[in-house]
Order: sequence, then structure tokens, then C-alpha cells
Amino acid sequence: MPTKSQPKIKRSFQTAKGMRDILPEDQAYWEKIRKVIRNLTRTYGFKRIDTPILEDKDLFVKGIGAYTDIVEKEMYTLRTKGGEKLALRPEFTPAIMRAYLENGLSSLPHPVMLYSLGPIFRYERAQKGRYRQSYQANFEIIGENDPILDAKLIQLFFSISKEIGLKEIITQINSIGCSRCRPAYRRKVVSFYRSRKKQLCVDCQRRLQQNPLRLLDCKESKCMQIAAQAPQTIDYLCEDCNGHFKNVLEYLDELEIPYILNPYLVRGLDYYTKTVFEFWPEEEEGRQIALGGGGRYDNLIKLLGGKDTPSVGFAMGLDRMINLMKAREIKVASKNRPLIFLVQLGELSKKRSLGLFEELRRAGLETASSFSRDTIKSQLRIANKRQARLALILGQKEALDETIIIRDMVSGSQEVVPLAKVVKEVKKRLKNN
RNA sequence: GUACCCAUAGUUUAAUGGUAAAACUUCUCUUUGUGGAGGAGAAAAUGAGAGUUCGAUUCUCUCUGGGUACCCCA
Repeated sequence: MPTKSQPKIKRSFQTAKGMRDILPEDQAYWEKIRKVIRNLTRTYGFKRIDTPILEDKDLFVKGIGAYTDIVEKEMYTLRTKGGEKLALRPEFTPAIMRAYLENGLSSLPHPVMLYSLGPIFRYERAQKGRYRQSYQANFEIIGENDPILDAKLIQLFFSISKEIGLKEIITQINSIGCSRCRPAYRRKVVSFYRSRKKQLCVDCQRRLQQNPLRLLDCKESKCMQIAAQAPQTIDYLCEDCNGHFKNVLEYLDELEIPYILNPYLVRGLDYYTKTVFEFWPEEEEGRQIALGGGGRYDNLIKLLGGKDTPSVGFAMGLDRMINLMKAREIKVASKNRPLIFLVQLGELSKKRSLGLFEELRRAGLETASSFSRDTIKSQLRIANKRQARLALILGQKEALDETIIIRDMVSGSQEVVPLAKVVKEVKKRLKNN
């Protein structure tokens, strides 16, 4: 070893910007929401799919749209040593569609219902409910046009929310038309705004060139006033889109799902057609943070090189759902399984406790111990801190006698039982409580 | 990417241009093989880097991270 001390560079590491740790104390929330999603997707008929976190960059450029903010400035991209241009997924949908095409899932009976769960990455300024790595649950129904599926997805979101205790959520919904009626509408918007160009904010002047539909949901008060006069998409829908949207709303009424028709809801991804929606918490004041959002994307698969395949999907932000659960003080029931704490004294009993541990585990009992502490005192103190229900004390004497002490940590009473019967005795005591 | 605010032990909070204080947490001890209370003790911090200064945790700047709003979105 070098005796000279290295120049000390004091460096404390922290999570990279916008990234965060999910600590043990929070895991109960995550387990809860994942469990609810697992159970509900099963009853709704979804199959799970997992795709890589890294994908060909162009998949997203093409799928989401080159001029969308997500692609333009929020995508984590990298070049591999081999020269491939990859991106950390900022979204699930294009990746799922790629998997659908690549793996021939189109030969499954339609609709193909898939869900996925995992992290997504967006390079943006972190803020409340907004992280550079966040977790989404994503649901897709591929290959059917029927508006009832749009409604079903929205219903699924509400089922999940309800199961985790989140109520007072409202659906914001709109229809942005299809490739037949949208161009005409878009022209209307452009000509409407062009005459008022001078009054628009800088961003909106740019939007007018690149993504005119986004003009409608600018938050600048001046632009909002203008937007209020702007032509609304629902007035320009073709017959097909209009009927589709009407049906969606009727189904939502039937399902008694609360919604607000929001003519300014446009959404930032190019692939949407017809129905678009977001879920907002019904908070009195403050900015609206969408808990989830989605819509129909009837052209996406074709765009990615597949057959014309109408589809609908949505994504849900798990971080945001959990934040809201916390804000609304929703407790997740931590299933406190009774803990058995194994106290061992001396080498012989330490050895014995290994087998005993295994025996208890096989019997389905949650057992803990503290092998690194030698005194009975400190071991019992740990048992107490961990709120063990029973302590099993295996001392040298007991190890020789083939017995063990069962101590009730609540009452403090204890009893010596034969080692061979310990599982039975423990179970008996747990039942009595 | 823009704007404003913030940064002291693991956590929550003090104080100061001159040795950084406490509570909670953690650990040890409190004599025999029995936890919780009490007592005694230990560990543990000025985010990083420059500048001003005899001396900076304190003042200034940069960076990093956090919060909030915008942008956008889950």
C-alpha cells in the first residue's frame, strides 16, 4: 500500500439532476400501485410486455414527431461505440408498436391488449411531479377502431385510481380529428392565427410555423384570450370522427365517468388522432398536473411501417399518482406479518439456528435475527425495535437440551418448548393473538 | 432552456467574520441469560470550487443539487 496519502479530492456523490432514489419507506406505495395494476390488467385482458429502455433514436423521432418538444429537446440520446444512435425511451408507445411489428404480434386475435411498466426518461427541468427518470404504466389496445375501447381505457384508469384510493379525478377530453379532417382544421387555425400573429407570444409565433395546434393550449394570458376565439376542433370533425367522439362520450356517460370537454386539449405528440384525453386531479387551486394521458393513434403503426392499424392507449405517471396519494394522505396498508426474532447465544446455538431459520421459513414464518450481536440483551433490543411478536431464544443450555424459549414480546411471558415442536408452538401462539 | 428562492450531522432545527449547538436516529456501556424507561458516553455536518480577508460556514462569484413558476408533459 502506498504510504503517501493521495491528494484528497473531496467529492460527495449525489443523484444526477432530476433522478431520485425510491427508499424502503416508500416502497409500500409502489408495491401497492403495481399490484393493483397487475390485478386489474389481468381482469381487463391485458398482457404484459417489456421492451428495452434503449431504442433506435429514429423510432421516437418518427413515432412521436420531429418537432415535438419531447423529441426536439427532451430526449436522452447517445451514440454507441459501434456508431448506432440510440435514445432512452421518452415514451412507451412507439417502442410497444415496434415490438408489435417486429415480433409479429399482429397475428394474434385483435385487439391486442398490452401493458408495460417501467422508467421513461426526459431531459427537462425537474420540478414537482416531474423527474428526468419517471415511471409510467402504459396501456395499449391495438387493432380496433371501436370507440368503446377508448372508453374502456378511461374506465381502466379510473378503476386503478379507485383501487389505490384516489378519487376526485376528472377526465379532460377532446377529439383532434383524423388525417382526413385535421388538415382542413389546421389550415383554419393557421389562417386564424396568422392575422393575429403580432399579438402572440414568442413561443406561439414559432408554434405557428412548426406545430400550430399547440397554439391552442398556450398558457400566456394574451394567447389564451386569442385561443378562446379560435376555431375549435370539434366543429371541424369529419362525419366519422364526429360519430366516434360522440360515441366515446356516450360510453363515458354510461360508465358514469366524470369528464370535461376541453377544446384546447391538444397534446404534444404527433401521433394522436381522434380522441385525446388527460386525467387531472380535482384540486381547487394550483397548476394542473396530469396524472395520465393518452388517446387514439390510428396512423402510428402505418407510419412505423406496418399495416393500417387503428389503436388507442394511454400512459399513467406512477410518480405523480404516488405524490397525489401522499398529498391526500392516503395510507397504504402495510401487511404487517408477525415477525419472529431468533436470538442465539454461543457457537452451538448459532449453528443450530441456521437450520431452525430454514425450518421457520419453510413454514411461512417471517423470521429475523441479528447474528453479529452476541449478548442476549442487544439482540432483544433489536427484536423490540423491529417490533417482533415473538422472540425465540436458543441459548447454550437449550441447544444441549434440544429445547427453545418462546418469549412473547408483548406480554413478556415466556415458555420452554421442545425444539422439535417449535414451529407448531409458534403457530399456535400467533393464532391466539 | 428562462426567472425567483434555498443549501449546517442520517433527519429536523440553532449560532457565528475568530474552537459550529441541540433534539431525534445510530452505536457502546449501565457487571451474571432477557427488550421497551432512565442514566453515562461515542459516531456524525457547514454541497463543491474560486475570490475578498490576518482569519469565511457567515460576504461575493461560479458550479452542483433542491424548491417554485414558465415552457412542456406522465
